[in-house]
Amino acid sequence: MNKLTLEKIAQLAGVSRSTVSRVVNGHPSVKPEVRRRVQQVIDETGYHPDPAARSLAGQRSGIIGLVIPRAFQFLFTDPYYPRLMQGIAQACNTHNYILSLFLFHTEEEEKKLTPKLLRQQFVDGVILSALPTDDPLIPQLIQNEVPTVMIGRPAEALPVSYIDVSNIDGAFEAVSYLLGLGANRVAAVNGPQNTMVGLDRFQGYLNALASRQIPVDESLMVESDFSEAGGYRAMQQILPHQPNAVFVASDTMALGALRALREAGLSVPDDIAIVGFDDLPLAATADPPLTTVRQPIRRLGVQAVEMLIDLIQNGLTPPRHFTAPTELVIRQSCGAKTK
Amino acid sequence: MNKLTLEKIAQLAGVSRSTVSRVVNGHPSVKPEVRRRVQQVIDETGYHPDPAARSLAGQRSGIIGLVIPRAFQFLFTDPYYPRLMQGIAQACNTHNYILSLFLFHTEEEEKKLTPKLLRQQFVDGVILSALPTDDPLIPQLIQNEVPTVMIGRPAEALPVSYIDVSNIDGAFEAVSYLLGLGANRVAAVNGPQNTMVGLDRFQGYLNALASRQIPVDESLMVESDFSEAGGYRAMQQILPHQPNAVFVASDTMALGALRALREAGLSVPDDIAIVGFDDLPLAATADPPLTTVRQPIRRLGVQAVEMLIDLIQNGLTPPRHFTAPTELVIRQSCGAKTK
DNA sequence: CTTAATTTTGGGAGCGCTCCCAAAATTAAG
DNA sequence: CTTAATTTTGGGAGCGCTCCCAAAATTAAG
Repeated sequence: MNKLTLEKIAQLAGVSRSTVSRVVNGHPSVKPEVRRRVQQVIDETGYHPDPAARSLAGQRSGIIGLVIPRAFQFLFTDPYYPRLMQGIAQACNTHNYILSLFLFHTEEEEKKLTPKLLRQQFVDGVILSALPTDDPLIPQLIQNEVPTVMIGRPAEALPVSYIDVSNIDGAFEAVSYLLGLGANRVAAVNGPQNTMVGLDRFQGYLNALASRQIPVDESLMVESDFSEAGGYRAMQQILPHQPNAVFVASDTMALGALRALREAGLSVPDDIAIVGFDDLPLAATADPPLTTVRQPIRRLGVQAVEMLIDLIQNGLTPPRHFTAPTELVIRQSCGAKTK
Repeated sequence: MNKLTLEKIAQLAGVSRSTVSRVVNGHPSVKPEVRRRVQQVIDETGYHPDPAARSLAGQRSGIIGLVIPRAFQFLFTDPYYPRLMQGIAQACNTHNYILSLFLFHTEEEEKKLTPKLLRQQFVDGVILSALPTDDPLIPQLIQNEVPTVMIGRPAEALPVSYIDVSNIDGAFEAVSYLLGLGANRVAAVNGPQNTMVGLDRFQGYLNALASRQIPVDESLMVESDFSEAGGYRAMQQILPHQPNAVFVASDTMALGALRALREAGLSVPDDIAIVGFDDLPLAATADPPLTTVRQPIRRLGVQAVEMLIDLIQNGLTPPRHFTAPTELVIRQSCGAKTK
């Protein structure tokens, strides 16, 4: 089986290279009858254009890069990421892009691979998963005019596109729910305060307290790192200050918090109510099933890709923004199922 | 900033295109002094060769494809995959390959993307994560002579390279441990029996029973699907038949089994002992901490990549095989910590 | 039927590399 | 110092496409 090229297909169909190219790329100006004939030859031979040649000649690679920063590498095993990737991969498939994964573990790796991202030689666009607010990659991408979509809004008002979820509102709703249930000492296990997700969910917590004129108690707030172990430690730290409810900024941390409570011999929800954030599958199977704030993770992945393609095709300005709503999912970790 | 090319670097360094190419590719026959001069220009300008041009001229893409089959898409959120990907990504980074993810959700997607995998146009090689034993992709890859490494050995003795873990021995050790603890009714929650992992771990279970002349009780064996919900259902199904220990073929399923036991009001390990398989992080934080069979998932990812690169560089024959050992990690789900 | 406008087609140039071979430079041998 | 062997260098050809423009074919207008 010798390699098929445009030229060969052209010969077989009795047309020129250019015409075959037009058919392959769905260019309009081809006589319908010719298009049919060419398409038939393509189907029969199973021809597929060489992506490398395409990239070189067309100055586009057809590849989207998903970047997971070094800082949160340890979180990559959180089920959040696979879910996000499923959405991203699915959208890539339907829009004929290839998904490429950039997982940085060390600073050298980051140094080595960053240039591949910055020159559009390799990827047509980049999706950045939640970064520390001061990550240097963002300004670099902006400066090099690489089409970029951030997952989670940036700290400052940078000219960059992003998708996000309404973290502040979601946290507000969750904490308000706890307060409405009668809890008067609601603790917070927060995400890293150098990320917008962490900051925003904390802000929602504060807003909820403020809206009911409840004074802030510093001893009930602990910054953690979105990991199970982090949630566990944070909960242990809070426990002596006698909370009767706790808002945990991620389901995975909530699992850790539940473990700390179990070890302390406390019963959920009788002794203490708990709300998570994310609604990962593990929330539903936790003991007790976790009341949590749902964010449409997979959907977010799909929309990130679609936004990115929009940027690639129609230019970077103005930056696009999209914020998905969250939804409080009530299970059994706060008491009676009915509100 | 106009684009840098080999030619431009050559001009700046006062040498020819070819010489720069040799320096970039580490080709030996360059005078040391010239090499130094050229390297300096490259460093100063920040030149990086265009990957598309390289692919086209060199007939290699520098991309490794990781394929997750449609059949197990629902398992992709299992922490096993991120861990595996971390290993794969890390090895790709150190060996200067780019990792590309192929996640198929529907049959059409599979149809559409398979050709990209089969012609070496797009990827230099493919890593296949655990497939159903009858997946048609394997023979196709073999026939097209695409460098391929399977994660998990194939069903028949196909001429294909793979890495695996000693599933049979690992399961044997786990079940023997349960038997040694005095359990006389050891149940098995198995993985899908159309996968080698599922079959092998079950085989290890059977071997352990056989080695102690314990009769096989069909009512104590249930085939499941490696999911939490699957483990839960399987455990419920087994419970009426009064097992006093259970070997569960994955940690995630073990979590489901624990949930079923908790709901049934049974205490672990007092009423029933349980062993998992994988040693995911969640095993250590389960309630009670799960005794399980450790497989070095991340390491496996690294080795898959290195094996694949070996195939790419040195040819497909003979197929390479590697089987990593497993290790029983004793925690508290089977009773006293000491064996 | 002729000419102009429009649609469709073909082929040259070029994308930025690698590969290969011949030429030039250098080193070793006599 | 001359010639042969070896190392190093340069440039042509080609990888398989896209892009663009000019030419050919077709259709519309008068």
